[in-house]
Amino acid sequence: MDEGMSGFGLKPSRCAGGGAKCGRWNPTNEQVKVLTDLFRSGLRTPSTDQIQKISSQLSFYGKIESKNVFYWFQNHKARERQKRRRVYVENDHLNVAKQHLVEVSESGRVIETLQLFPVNSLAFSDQTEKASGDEWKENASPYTTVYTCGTEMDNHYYHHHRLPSLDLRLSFM
Amino acid sequence: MDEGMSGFGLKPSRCAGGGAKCGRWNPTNEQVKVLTDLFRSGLRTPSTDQIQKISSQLSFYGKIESKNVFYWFQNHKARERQKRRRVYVENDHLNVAKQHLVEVSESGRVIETLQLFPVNSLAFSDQTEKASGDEWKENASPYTTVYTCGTEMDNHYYHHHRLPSLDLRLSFM
DNA sequence: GGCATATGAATGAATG
DNA sequence: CATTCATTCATATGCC
Repeated sequence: MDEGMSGFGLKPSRCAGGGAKCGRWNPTNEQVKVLTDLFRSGLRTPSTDQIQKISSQLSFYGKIESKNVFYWFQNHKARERQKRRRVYVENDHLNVAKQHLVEVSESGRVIETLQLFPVNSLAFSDQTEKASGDEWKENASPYTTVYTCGTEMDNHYYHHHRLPSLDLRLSFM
Repeated sequence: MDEGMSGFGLKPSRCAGGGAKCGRWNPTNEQVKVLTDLFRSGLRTPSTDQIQKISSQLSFYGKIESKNVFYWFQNHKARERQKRRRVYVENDHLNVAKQHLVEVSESGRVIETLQLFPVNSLAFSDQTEKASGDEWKENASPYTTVYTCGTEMDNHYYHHHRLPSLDLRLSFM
């Protein structure tokens, strides 16, 4: 779910690979993949230098600018953190449902007197990870990929591009 | 028609109350009611804490996650705004009376009796955004106007960036 | 059974 | 780094 609709290989992408006019960057699957892998490898806040390089590399797969890379990392990091922050409270309904004797009288206007905020600190362990069908947590499936030129691209379309080695890891060291 | 919906009453919601399996959250009527009331009472963008609490409370009525609450407010606000904007554009200045009707909600803000934030909450009152649509953020950003599809406008994001410290030992690898 | 609408979910792009 | 806005994708549901 994280990678868009990974269920099917293609996202609608009105202008990802096709290169139509669009106001905002629409990353290619390959681009997303590389970025994700970089992120998973531990890269969180790339320097300007790194951003440039990554951007250059990714331009092989489609139109991209440095700022896109920049924003991507910003967003990804922020959202991962945000998720983490929200997920762990999820299974806390234990202590909450307890004091919930608020009746729901469906008589129109009603009783919002229900105390929405129980006051107490919701104690929890941040270990609630693999709860029931929860899904707002991504990650998992750690694997390391070494990028080799055009894994699943039709290189001949871009043969004029002469992309250097795609092993980004080496480039950054 | 907005909040009310055409065929209101009870929504079939095959997995809200019934509790079937579904990929995406389907709010219970009670959940929607509470959320809507919160919204109507002026809450537009709840903080993370508030989101968690609301979510916890709402979990009483059925399965729910924090992100659902988060998205709900995001969407609700966005769509309210979108709708209003649409109205404005639709009839430039023809049916002025009509758009006033639509617009009541914000400044009206009915602080009913509902006492939603007893003690725990920290300053939510300023969350209400600006009441009347005064100035729309037309710009306020020097770069935005200069875009011109240039590939080199990346300046704007590293003004707070320190120089690549030459020794960025990335944690990965 | 498609089409329309409503709405949950996601994410790019900013801004503070 | 967090928070927010805008736009879009995806799907549920209702109507014809």
